[in-house]
Amino acid sequence: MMGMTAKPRGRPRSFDREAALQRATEVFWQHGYETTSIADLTRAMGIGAPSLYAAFGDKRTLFEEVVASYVGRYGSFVGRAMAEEPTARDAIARTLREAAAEYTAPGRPRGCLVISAAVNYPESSAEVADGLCRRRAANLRAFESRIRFDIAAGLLPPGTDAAALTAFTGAVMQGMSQLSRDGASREDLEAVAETAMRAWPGPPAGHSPAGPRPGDDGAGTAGGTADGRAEKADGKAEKTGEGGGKREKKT
Amino acid sequence: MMGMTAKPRGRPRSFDREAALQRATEVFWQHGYETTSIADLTRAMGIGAPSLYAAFGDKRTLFEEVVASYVGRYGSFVGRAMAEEPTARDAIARTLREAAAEYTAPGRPRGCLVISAAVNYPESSAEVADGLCRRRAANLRAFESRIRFDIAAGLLPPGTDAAALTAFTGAVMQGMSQLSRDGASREDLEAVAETAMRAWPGPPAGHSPAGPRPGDDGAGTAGGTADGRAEKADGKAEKTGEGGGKREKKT
DNA sequence: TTCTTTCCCTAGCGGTCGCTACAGAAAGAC
DNA sequence: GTCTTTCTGTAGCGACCGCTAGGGAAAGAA
Repeated sequence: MMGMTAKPRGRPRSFDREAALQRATEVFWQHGYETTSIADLTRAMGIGAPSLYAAFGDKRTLFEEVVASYVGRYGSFVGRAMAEEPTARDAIARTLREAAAEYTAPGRPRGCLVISAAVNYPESSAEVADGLCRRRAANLRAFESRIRFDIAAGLLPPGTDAAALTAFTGAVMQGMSQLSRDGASREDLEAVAETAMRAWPGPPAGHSPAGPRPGDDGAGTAGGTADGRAEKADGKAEKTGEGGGKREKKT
Repeated sequence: MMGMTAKPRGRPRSFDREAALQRATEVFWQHGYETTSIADLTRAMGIGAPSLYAAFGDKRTLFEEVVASYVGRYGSFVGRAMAEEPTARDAIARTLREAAAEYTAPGRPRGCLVISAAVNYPESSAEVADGLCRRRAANLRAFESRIRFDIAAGLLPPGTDAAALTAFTGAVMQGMSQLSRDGASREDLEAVAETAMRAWPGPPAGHSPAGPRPGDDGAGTAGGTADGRAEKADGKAEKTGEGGGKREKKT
């Protein structure tokens, strides 16, 4: 990769492209793709519309860059849990536990952008919604292959229904994202995660605790972070005025 | 005023108001509130915009009537399960099992309108989203009071965390709705429901199976001897072989 | 300086949004 | 028939949508 940044010739950009992308991420995260207007974006990013189009292309291209940035910055915890934990059970337990914190982190919109940014959309935005749907499906595939690996390795009972466990995990994660948007607290979501793990099958009788770990079979990488950026946004995203939308919990 | 419909004076309406409301329900169900336009509605309802405004008021009023109609028509299974099942566990197991069928019923939009119709919205539609959020919260409150009743009645262990079980149930239901929108089949969702019930606590040791039921003041609903206990969620649900209506699953 | 390149801002394009004024059409009441 | 009432279709309101032309401003290169 010889992509050294050549010295720009003309007038340099007068705003921080990365910061503007971060602001755009928050707006899309909060309101979704279709229900965010260019005016909303330019207001949040502090730039004019022509600057936005020159720097990021059209609305859809900007959204795709936002999603890629989001996945690397806020979604990497899933891939890390999958890579670092010794068993599928440990990996998913940690994923759910950390999701409880991520989905309710103060100073950011609630929930998961990949889950919630295109639930409602007109026909004209079907392709955008489809892209997010594929990312969710890739996550589920990563879960499932991890579970199947543990079944084959004897870490889970042979009769374990990998597809059912995968769908269940996906439902719990998406449900946690939605609950957080409705105002559920971090403790609420941690209770959901803990309760969900009670549905997990125990290890088969007479298992040997040390087993091989699933490495890289080229299958879908969890969390979409193919590049494996280890940066994690821990809870202090510098106070962007509002943060999440609803924060009071409906009684 | 004994509710006799007074004979209308002028020119009668030339379309079926109930059928038009049903069409509007499907459009809002599919695309959500903000991302459905008046033109989408008039096209689906087969009427002109002035007829729509004369019969239903503005867009928001129409949506509220749509939600009320939807809840009565498609959301009643939750209340029925809560009222007819002898225990909270049975009620929620049945709710989840029936949700698997409702959320994937052929010929209708997937998932639940109350859950998904206002996930994405601009500030201007915050009140509409808030209304749906309150309905979801009311559902959770009904779940929780039902669970607390069973704890008090000795049908659940005294240490049962009612709030955790409620949040977990809500997360699973919302997650099932989302998964169905992503193309999950009825069987997928039934597996989710069955797996979720494995997280449910068993009855306390040495319980007495006969107990009063909540919301059952004198009006004995059918056959309520508390014989059905813990095996509701174990048996495979009946495979109603609905053949068609296949929706392609994103891969 | 002068030229070239690139950025930023003003203004506005065509299109769609939710919504409605207006006039004709269709019914009951007389 | 004529009058009154109400519905229906056309046509269009002001506002906003995503997006962009065009001119001046600000940088490096000559």
